[in-house]
Amino acid sequence: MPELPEVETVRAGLERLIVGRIISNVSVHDSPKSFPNSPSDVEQFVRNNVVTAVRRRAKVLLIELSSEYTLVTHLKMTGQLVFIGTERFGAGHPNDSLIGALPDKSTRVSIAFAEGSHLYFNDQRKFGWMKLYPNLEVPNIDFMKKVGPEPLEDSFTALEFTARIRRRNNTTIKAALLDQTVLAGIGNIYADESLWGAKIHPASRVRDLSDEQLALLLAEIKYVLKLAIEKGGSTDRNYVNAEGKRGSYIDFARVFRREGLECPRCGTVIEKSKVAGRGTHTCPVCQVQ
DNA sequence: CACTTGACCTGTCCGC
DNA sequence: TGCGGACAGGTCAAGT
Repeated sequence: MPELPEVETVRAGLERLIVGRIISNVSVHDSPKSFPNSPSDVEQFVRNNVVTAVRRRAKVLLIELSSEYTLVTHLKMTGQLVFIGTERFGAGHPNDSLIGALPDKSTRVSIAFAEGSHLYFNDQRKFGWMKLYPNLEVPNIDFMKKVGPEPLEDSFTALEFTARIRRRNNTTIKAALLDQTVLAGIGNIYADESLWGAKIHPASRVRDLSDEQLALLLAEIKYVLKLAIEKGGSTDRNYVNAEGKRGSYIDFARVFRREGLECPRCGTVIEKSKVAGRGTHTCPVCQVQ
């Protein structure tokens, strides 16, 4: 569920909330994929270090430390990174928060800061992870080597998009968009939303789409991702930002999770099906295969 | 090699 | 009310 806009929203929040803070302690609870590092590495390269920057690449968050090591985090489906300050009611507003008092039973990693605040990595389904890498090793992580370009970079043009997506000419356009080696950051929500915007059926074969259709699709991808970042991402079930608050893009969604409701463009009832193994939302009139 | 499917997990919802 | 099963969907390994 956290896709590019959600991870970017968390990144921006963490940049504001934790850069400059000193980590005093790290504890890991029932998160087998997190911290395969030796305890002495955590002691030496995390404890008593300052957070120097919070970056994002694709759906991966990079929390950089003064030790020249990075806490690399993937939220996968149900991961959250929530900062709780020292003020008494710092957990979030009751109307827009999904979380209660932290830590709770989904908390996998607790990071304590020197002045008493905390960062909690929560992950109900335990698919996510947080690992420590030397800065120089981060580009060598398998995922980082394979992942495609950032779609919101101005330098990412329709020409490059078309060339990359045609490497998957024999599959469906939805499978191609979800392939992180083609381009970074699209997941199920924004695949459906941008395909609706471009009036392309998700089950269309890439080879059957014209360059013009693909150029329009890239424009819709950029539009949808930017709008979603503005709205603080989509809270479908679990996602919250670094302050424990929901995103509001889902209120602006045109097809995602709107099966049975009317298409905002033509009024036809939106359908739900399965494409590329994922729940897929389409307008049967606007999006002809 | 290109592509698809299943596994990893837990909580929620639906039908009986 | 309880219970089994389907479903949620990011990524990688395994299978076709």
